[in-house]
Amino acid sequence: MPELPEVEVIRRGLAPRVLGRRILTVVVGEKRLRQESSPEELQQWLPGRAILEIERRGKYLLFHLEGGVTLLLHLGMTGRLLLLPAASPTLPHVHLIFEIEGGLDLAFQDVRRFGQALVFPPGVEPAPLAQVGREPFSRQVTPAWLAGEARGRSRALKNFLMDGRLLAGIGNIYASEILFAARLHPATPAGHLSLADWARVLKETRRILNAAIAKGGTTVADFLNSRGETGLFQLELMVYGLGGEPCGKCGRAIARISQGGRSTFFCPRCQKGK
DNA sequence: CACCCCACCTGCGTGC
DNA sequence: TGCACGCAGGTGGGGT
Repeated sequence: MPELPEVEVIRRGLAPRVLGRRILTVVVGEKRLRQESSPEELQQWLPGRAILEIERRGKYLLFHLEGGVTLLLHLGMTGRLLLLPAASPTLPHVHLIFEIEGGLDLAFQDVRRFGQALVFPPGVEPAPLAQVGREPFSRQVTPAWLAGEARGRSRALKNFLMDGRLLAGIGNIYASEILFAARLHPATPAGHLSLADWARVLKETRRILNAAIAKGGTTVADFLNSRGETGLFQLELMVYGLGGEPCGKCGRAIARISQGGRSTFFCPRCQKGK
């Protein structure tokens, strides 16, 4: 499900409704997420602490709690964070419920259980963050930095863009969309791009991520925001999921290939390189 | 290192 | 109707 825009939409939806409120209790479900702190750790560190800040790093959400405790959540492919009235009817595939002061339940629902829910005591840096690269909107990210990271790399541009250890938050949908907008073939070796190419990639990355956030994210199957609403950016997709359809710019059939075990969509006429 | 593939899960659509 | 197969917004471990 969620790439950077979807996670940011969730963060923005959640923050005004939970900041300053305490987590009262944690209800732990039967099945565990792929990475989940033990029930004992969750019970030890969360109840009674107010939520001071919700931060996004790449596709991770960090709940900074009173006393320096951090709750890290990752939604994997199908994760949702739904803010519901307390004691709402039980939904399927809800693996964690954080009861929030003021009559709210924050439910972590995740059909495939690829998500993560980890607590970190005061002073302990959340381990997954060590692998998270730079934020696409950071001033640390420039065309020259991208070109430097790509120098000598043979891997396909699309796989390079999706490497969260370099640039954080770009997943399978937005990688295809960004490369269509930048008019670059997804199979181009990353090291072959010019500085001007990287400038275009960066500009389109920021434009598309911002537009997707403004539209409430992309719902192709599962994504819902914290109020249970779908996004709207799927209406603006130019290539993702549109294999065989005519390109919106030139009319040629959009192609679908497999890269790194994931589907890539692109226009064979509009996107050059390779 | 850089790169590739597969595992981790469940559900849904398609084709026989 | 039933079943087998392929595919799905991500990450990370292991192999080459």
